[in-house]
Amino acid sequence: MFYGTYTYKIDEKGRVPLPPNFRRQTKGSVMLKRGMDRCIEVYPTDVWDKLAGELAARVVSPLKRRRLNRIVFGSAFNASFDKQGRIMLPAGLREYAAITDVAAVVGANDRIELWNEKLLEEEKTIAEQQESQIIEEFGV
Amino acid sequence: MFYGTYTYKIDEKGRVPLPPNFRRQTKGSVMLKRGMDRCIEVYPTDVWDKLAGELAARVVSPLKRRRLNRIVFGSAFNASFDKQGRIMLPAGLREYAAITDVAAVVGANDRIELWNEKLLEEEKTIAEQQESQIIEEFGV
DNA sequence: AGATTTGTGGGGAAAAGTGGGGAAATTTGG
DNA sequence: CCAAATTTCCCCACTTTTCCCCACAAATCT
Repeated sequence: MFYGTYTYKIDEKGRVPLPPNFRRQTKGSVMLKRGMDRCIEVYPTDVWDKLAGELAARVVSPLKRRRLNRIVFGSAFNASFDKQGRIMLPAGLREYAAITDVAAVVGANDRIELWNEKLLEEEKTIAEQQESQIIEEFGV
Repeated sequence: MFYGTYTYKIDEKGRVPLPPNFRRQTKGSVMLKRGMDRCIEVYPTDVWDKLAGELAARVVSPLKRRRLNRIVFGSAFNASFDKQGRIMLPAGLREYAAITDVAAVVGANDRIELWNEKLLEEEKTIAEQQESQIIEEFGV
């Protein structure tokens, strides 16, 4: 389970550390993917494999499956940690998420997300407004 | 069950003791989370695990689930007690709750809350005014 | 009163965050 | 197809933060 929000600098080489907590829950490498919400999604390889399997099983229409496969797998990268616990962010993903010099690393239960700090703030504001009734109801 | 209100200093390293009562009801570590009401919520790990499990089961819409995961898990931290019964408060949570040099520790049934003293006073005033009918209705 | 628990403060070792060098690999251009 | 330029990957080094231990005074309990 991933939780917590951390802020890290990105060096000129495009490297970002992940929190030690998160590293220990992965086995040396992770899968990166363009997120739905202007962020970069990061999965441990085993979670990724499970998602990939479910994807194939869930979508029945061949055309839809081809397209979904293109989007999901076409935007995916494998990234492995260096000795300092950093991964390299592909330029394309970084641009998509508007991550330049600082990245917010968010543990979101089964996945990790990398955000531009400002965009994350906006997203959380919107989410809190829209979901406050769920949160209230849920009691957390 | 947590009850009572205690006031503790926060040292320069950002550490706060929890009352011995409360410590004994946890197993060495707790989960911290940004509360809805400008406070820090503290859960025993078993309570937290139960909440987290229910969360995933309850929300069906993918977007809503992503957002709720961000809010709930993204603001959560694990904190374990040192030999003196203190936990470290992450800077982000401390700022959110406006806790600087003193913290009010409130036992609130199944959870513990950490407050800025003044904010807690205001909250209690408002709560008593607004919720007096609730207290009358449900109160003992 | 004496012993134990509790609140508060710090010191020091270990870990984590940050930055860069240089060899290997890949890409680019002639 | 080869050489130059760029990128990637694997080290190393330094600074800051965190974590774990000890210390001591005040309060509490027996």
